[in-house]
Amino acid sequence: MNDTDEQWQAAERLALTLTEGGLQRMAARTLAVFLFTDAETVTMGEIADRLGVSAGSVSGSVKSLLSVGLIERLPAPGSRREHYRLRDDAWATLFTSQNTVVRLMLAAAETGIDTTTASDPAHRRLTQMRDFYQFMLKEIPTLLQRWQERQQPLR
Amino acid sequence: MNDTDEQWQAAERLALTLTEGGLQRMAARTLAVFLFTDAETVTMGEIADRLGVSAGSVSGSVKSLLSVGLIERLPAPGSRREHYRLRDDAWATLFTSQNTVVRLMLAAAETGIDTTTASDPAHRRLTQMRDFYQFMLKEIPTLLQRWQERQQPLR
DNA sequence: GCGAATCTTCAGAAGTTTCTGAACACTTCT
DNA sequence: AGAAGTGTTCAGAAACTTCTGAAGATTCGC
Repeated sequence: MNDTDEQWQAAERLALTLTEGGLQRMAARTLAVFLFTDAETVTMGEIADRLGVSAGSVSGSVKSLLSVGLIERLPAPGSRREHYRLRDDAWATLFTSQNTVVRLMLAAAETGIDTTTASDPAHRRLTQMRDFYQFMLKEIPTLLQRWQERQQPLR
Repeated sequence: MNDTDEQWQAAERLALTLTEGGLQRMAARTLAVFLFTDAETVTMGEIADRLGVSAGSVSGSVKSLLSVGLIERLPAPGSRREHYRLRDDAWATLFTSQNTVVRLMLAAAETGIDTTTASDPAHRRLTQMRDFYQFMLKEIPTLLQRWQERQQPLR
């Protein structure tokens, strides 16, 4: 990996930002490697070297990135090492994972509404909350669909 | 505050969900009090009683909720205690705070692009990332605006 | 089937975040 | 101006999260 200092810094800074976005620290650094590598695919060993961390850490973060669908394991080309790469729809996937939170918020609001009577001010507040997240839950898939459509012609 | 066990549980569960969404634990529990209280406004003392935590904790979380615009301090009606309440646009505000992360991601991608040449695979990946977040940054305000418009006639 | 390379798991160390409690500061009332 | 009620700050305690390193499991080539 022939990256410059500048590139390494940019990668680490991007990793910090990803952390803000909800990823764990190690998973974020690993994802940054996937983004910045000049190879098409990466192995766990390369990630560990690049970040200077233990194989155990890499194993854990690769597993979590796989489970949320940000990276994919490639059909092994006869090598002993597994090869991985960033998925094309990684960013949409990352964004969509917030959908889960929206869904939970909606459910929480509905539960709350059930515990209150219509005259309780809490009832009004919770209804407002529910309406908002209901709206979002409906709109976010539409938004992502528009993104996909916009991407299609460019491929 | 005459809430039932059921209500208390719903509030605590909602607080946990808010934590998933990025709020700190104590701030999330405090926000849940604002949602579930049967009063129009709340004081710090009431929050501390309700949650069974120290005044110091409440002071900190109220401060942070104020700073992100989820609650507001009311013009004190001659009382010694300050009164606070949930803002009407709290949910839109909470959602918008993710905008900040989007903006940071966009900036990180752009920095990365600057450190790569067009032939580097990293260049392609970073460009894809940039395009996605650029799209989102443009669309989210539109989305929230549509929400506001939908709310208008209902008031 | 054996040995070497790679990957996984997990207990404990290290680091980080969060909460408390006590001291201090401010406000209001008398 | 003093007293009582509130709010703020901060050092340290407690709780939680994350990383490592070593042992075990798996896979591949011979």
